[in-house]
Amino acid sequence: MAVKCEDCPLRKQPLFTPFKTDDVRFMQRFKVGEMSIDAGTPLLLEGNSSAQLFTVLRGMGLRYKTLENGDRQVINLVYPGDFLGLQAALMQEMQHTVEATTEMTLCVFDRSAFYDFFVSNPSRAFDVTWLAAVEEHFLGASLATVGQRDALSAIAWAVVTVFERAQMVGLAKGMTIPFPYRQQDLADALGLSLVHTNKTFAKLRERQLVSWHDGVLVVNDPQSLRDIAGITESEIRKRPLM
Amino acid sequence: MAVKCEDCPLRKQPLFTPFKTDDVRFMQRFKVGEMSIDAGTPLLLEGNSSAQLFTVLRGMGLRYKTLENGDRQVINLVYPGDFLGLQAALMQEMQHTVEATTEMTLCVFDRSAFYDFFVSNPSRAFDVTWLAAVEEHFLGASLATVGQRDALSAIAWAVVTVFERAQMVGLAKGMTIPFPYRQQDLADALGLSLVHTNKTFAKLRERQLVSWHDGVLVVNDPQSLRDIAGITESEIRKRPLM
DNA sequence: CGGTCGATTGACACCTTTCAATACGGGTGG
DNA sequence: CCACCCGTATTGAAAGGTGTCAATCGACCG
Repeated sequence: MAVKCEDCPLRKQPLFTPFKTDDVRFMQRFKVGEMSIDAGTPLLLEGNSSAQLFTVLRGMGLRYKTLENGDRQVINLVYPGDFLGLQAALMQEMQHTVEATTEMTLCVFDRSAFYDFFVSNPSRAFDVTWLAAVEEHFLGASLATVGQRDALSAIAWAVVTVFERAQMVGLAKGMTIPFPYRQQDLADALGLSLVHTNKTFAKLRERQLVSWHDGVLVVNDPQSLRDIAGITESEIRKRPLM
Repeated sequence: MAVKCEDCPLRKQPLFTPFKTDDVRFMQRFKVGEMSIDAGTPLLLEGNSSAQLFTVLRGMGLRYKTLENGDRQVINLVYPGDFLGLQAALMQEMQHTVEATTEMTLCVFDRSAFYDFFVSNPSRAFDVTWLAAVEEHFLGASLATVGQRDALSAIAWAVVTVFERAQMVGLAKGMTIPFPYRQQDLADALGLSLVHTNKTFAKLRERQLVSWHDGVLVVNDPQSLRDIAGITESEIRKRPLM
């Protein structure tokens, strides 16, 4: 049975800006269904268009681009509350692939209603733009990491950022968060080789700052990690939930 | 004397999606003035908010973030037609600095009218979102370059992309485009050191693929550069003009 | 003419990649 | 039940791309 927007467990998470009662009803009308996909399944394919828009209700995933030579750049990690398919709705096609890393449940919205959206609810239209701006901000931060930080501080940055993000959507239990990715995924996100990612992460582990086993990440010393990364303020920005 | 939107020279450039007559009038009403700034001047400052939004009418610039340790990541280059200040209008403050590299002329819009914008003109609101999505796409492409390409193909990618972008806004004269940046700017955009950028660019020059002197870039062999960069399709996307 | 800024080069250190091999757990077929 | 295979994590060693340090050069400027 599909979750009603009214009962959406995400709305109360601190990452998201408050919902107006009207907006809840509006989104409920816009929501055409719910969908589950298995771990490892692609949801949106680079170069394809999509008839739907999605909001992640449960589960985690990856966005990535594939280069001509086969190299892969992970654009970012996909968490509950993320709104997927906006690019395909605006430009003709997706510029990257979105793939489920764990089993995933998604709210489905009809793309053909997307423009009406702007006409009938300016407030929500504004929120969509806000979302795009938040995404842009985060990509800028990632670019700065990949471009300027060395491997140790890049990994420290990633750990801290992922941890804060998970906290904001209620996935953290104390200092522990789910992190169902492979080291190769982290390497491809930071522009590092798998081997070097492994060895560099091991340094942080040896210093007792963080550990990572069986899809679970434990952050023992966030402040030291921030120091290593040279982080002054959080990259996480509040955002609307669609 | 300020340029009337009706007479805007940018509108006819191939980069931009067609304007509806109504939109021209609407933007004219929204435009509160014009502004010129000198080369080397910051326009929007990281961490600050802004009471205005701008569209670049003439001139070129840079967006960049500064890290705690002083390193600088150039987010992208600013060309005529770019819409600036959206982040500050949506989130509380700018996440990066925008600086004029050449003398620059800007159309000025009042930020306080920005929300009304969404209420009174859904079509233009949609366009703002489109713009944000285009920006996001480009940042993803940049991230892939910085993360996955080696120095030679990264620089080749930058040259080709910059060249195509300049062509699309009518700045190219044959194979020549204005490129008023320093090698340090290019280095900071690609996450490379100045010295290595210089030596690597020299390789492309020795192969007669490109030259760059006195703020002018000459692209002799775009196809070879694309091959080196491993570019399959252009990163440039048509976009609305604000 | 001294001073500054950007481009260019050479030498060298070192961070990161690549190549290879081992280890470990889960799944599968005999 | 066990041998075998596969994906992932881990390590060691060597090669190589990139960064850092330093010095030179040319153009511009007060």
